[in-house]
Amino acid sequence: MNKNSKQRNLISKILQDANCHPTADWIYEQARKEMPNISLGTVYRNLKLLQADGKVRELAFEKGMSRYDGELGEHYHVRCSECGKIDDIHYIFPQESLDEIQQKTGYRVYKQQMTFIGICPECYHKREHENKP
Amino acid sequence: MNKNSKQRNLISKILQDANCHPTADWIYEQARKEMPNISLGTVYRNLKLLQADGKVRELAFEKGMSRYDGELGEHYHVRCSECGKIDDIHYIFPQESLDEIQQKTGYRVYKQQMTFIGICPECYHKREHENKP
DNA sequence: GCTTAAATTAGGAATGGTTATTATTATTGA
DNA sequence: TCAATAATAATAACCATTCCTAATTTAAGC
Repeated sequence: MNKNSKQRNLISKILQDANCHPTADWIYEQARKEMPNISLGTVYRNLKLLQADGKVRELAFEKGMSRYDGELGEHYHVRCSECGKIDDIHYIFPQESLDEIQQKTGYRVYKQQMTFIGICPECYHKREHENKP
Repeated sequence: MNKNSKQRNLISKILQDANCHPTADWIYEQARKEMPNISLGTVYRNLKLLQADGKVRELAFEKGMSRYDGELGEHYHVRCSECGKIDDIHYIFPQESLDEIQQKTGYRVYKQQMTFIGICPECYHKREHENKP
């Protein structure tokens, strides 16, 4: 049912190559370098399609713009509250804890979203420098 | 610096009494029952102020509308993917795991956001009924 | 390789949650 | 009581995202 399109392939490639967790706008800017006429609506529509196909995950843990993640394996995120950078964490939540939560709440849990907020090493060092007189 | 206001007190009270995790719009509707002339902008502004004072927490784990939480103690959330209901989890993330994450990533983590997505008991039972012929 | 139906696109208008603006009203300290 | 300052209602503006439409691409059947 889905037909091929240069635009979608480009967007997909940009996401795979990005080692950040970009916003739709960032993807749009990158795409324009190769296809100056691509429209922002096309970026959004294709991100939706890729999501439906399970090729992209949308991260909505911030206010404002959504971020998109091309890495599909189960993983969590750390976000720096100073610079906004987002890194991956390949930590696995213990099954016993999940069982405990299911028992306590009665919910059938099938997905977890975990975000840790902190200060990344770069910002931490920058901060230390600034504090010195 | 902050002056008292009937509107802010009302909004604060509504949040304390709510056992859900309401949207700004829901709070606005409740407030209008007592103050028909209150404006939505006032609700948003006061939610911001209460947040700045640490009396309210904003939950942004969904697309669309933000939700607000008057419960300040450290806790996490389960969300039902069928009906959208949000419940609290009073689970404490193990310190060892946090240490591990700090070591792996280099971040100084000071906050965690955890959301579990699943099916609540009510929706689960409803579903079972529907599947029966 | 054509033809044609269906999907996709660019561009722009519309949507919806949130924030900003402004003239007016409420609060509080002197 | 009287200013100084903060808060308000109403409404306009904002901005990320979605929707709409006519034109273009894609791909399947011939």
